[in-house]
Amino acid sequence: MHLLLSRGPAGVSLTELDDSGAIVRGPDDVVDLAAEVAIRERVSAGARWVWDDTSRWYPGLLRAGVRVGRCIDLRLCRAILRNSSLTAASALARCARDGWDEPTPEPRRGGAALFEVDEEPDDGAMGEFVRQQAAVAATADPARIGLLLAAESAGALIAAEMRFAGLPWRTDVHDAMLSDLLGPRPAGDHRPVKMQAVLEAVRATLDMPTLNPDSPSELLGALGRAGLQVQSTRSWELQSIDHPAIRPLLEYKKMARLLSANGWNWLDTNVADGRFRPDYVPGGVVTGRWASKGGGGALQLPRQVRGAVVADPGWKLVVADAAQLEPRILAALSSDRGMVEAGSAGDLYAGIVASGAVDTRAHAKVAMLGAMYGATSGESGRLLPRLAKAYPRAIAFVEEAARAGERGEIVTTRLGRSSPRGASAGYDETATAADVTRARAQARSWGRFTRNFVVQGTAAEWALCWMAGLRGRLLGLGQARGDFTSGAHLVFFLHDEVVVHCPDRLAEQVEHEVRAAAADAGRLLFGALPVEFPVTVAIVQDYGQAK
DNA sequence: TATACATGCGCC
DNA sequence: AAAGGGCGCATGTATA
Repeated sequence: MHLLLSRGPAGVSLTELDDSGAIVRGPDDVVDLAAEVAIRERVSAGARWVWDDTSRWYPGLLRAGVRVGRCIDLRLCRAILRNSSLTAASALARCARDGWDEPTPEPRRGGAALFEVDEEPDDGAMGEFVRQQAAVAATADPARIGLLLAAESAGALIAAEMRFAGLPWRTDVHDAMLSDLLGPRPAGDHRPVKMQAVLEAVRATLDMPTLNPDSPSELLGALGRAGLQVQSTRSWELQSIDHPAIRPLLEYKKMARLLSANGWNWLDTNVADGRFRPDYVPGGVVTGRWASKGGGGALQLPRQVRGAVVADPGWKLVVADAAQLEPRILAALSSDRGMVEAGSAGDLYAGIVASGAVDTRAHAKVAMLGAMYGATSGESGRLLPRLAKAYPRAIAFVEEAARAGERGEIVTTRLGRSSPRGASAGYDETATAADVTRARAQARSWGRFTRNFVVQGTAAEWALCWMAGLRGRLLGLGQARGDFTSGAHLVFFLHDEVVVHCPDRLAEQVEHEVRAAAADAGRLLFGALPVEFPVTVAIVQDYGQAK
């Protein structure tokens, strides 16, 4: 059953549809949205809400204490169906771009709006839902892209719920870490004392009392005058230099990064009431990964500050990481039995070493990363032929994805998300040698993108299925729906890692559900193929204790 | 003064 | 050791 919510000039209306998409009832005006949704969630078990944009409907429902089980996010689904090779012949994919192709409008600030953004684009949610259902139904295997649409939509629910619940954050712990490393919080925009001391050491060593190390060009000049031949001021390049200024300089850079990215200003801006509430953007990356905006860089949370993520008293954090997700995804995508086998004992990289393909775990790792990213030189590039010999199907799979990109073709993930079409840099008989070189370099660059797209994108699909399944399992652990204060719930997501906040007594159960959901996700994507997705789980008091 | 771009670095 | 995929943000610098 589908329950379609629509917002028009006259207010909110609800239409009930059966599984074929036929209207069973409505549209009916909705007076009290939260109450209506809450009732339907109780009465119509398993119903799927259909709405234009989860980020516009769901936060309000959550604030009213209402959670929903399942939904279809028409805007996110449009983006997938518009581009997918599986639906390329559909009316939806061929229609002119319209409001459904636009990103979520920025929320209106207070006062009169210049234009109305609360209404749905164009011909309404019903029209779009029908178009989407037709596009899915016309594919050879509707369940495949159907799963992707469901998972993407579940992700939107989860993103809203994680923002609502928030990641538990101890401001006092964070402040103590900063004070310890940098010195106490200074007044105004002065540098903290420990940081200032390190800076003075740099200045003294270089004999430049007014050096501003935050200016790359100034720093580059200063290092040059000190006789240091460097192309840039990047830390990794400086590391290899033997000079008394380097150690304090690297130390300063580390401190400056912490201060500017996750210092007191970050705390003031992003943590309130003991919670960090990131602004996730499901589907925000072309590959299907999530992005984040504002909200303090949720997907770049440095390990350095994770100790400030502390479970509430009587609660635990269950931190779960899908081990070597992308290589395992590649093994499954390519049905490379050898690579699947290498991962079956636990550590995929150790398995590769055991097969004799390479001699150390570090080599296995760098070679695999190179294969998935398209490395051509360096250690990674040198090891690639050995990997190709041991795992021909896996390597052929990414090579073919790369060649397709170089030819200007699109590639598609396991469930049906397709890459954008690259800008083809063609050349004709008037092209100079430099033009040809440039065009080929651009083609190879796009090939590296499509090579990685199939792996990263399918890994993102696996992660969505994992998280969606876990969410359902956590909802079944017995807490009252809509209550984030008594039951296990997701609080953080980072591509292949999730954090669940739960009462002490539920932690072991949560660990079990996390692993079970991972196994489910593997079966959903790859069916009977015996590929395993082991999960590393840590039950901890603070996030810093994990890994 | 506002905006756009480059650099550097954090995450996967 | 620093090549190869995807991001976001703070800061400095250049340009309008």
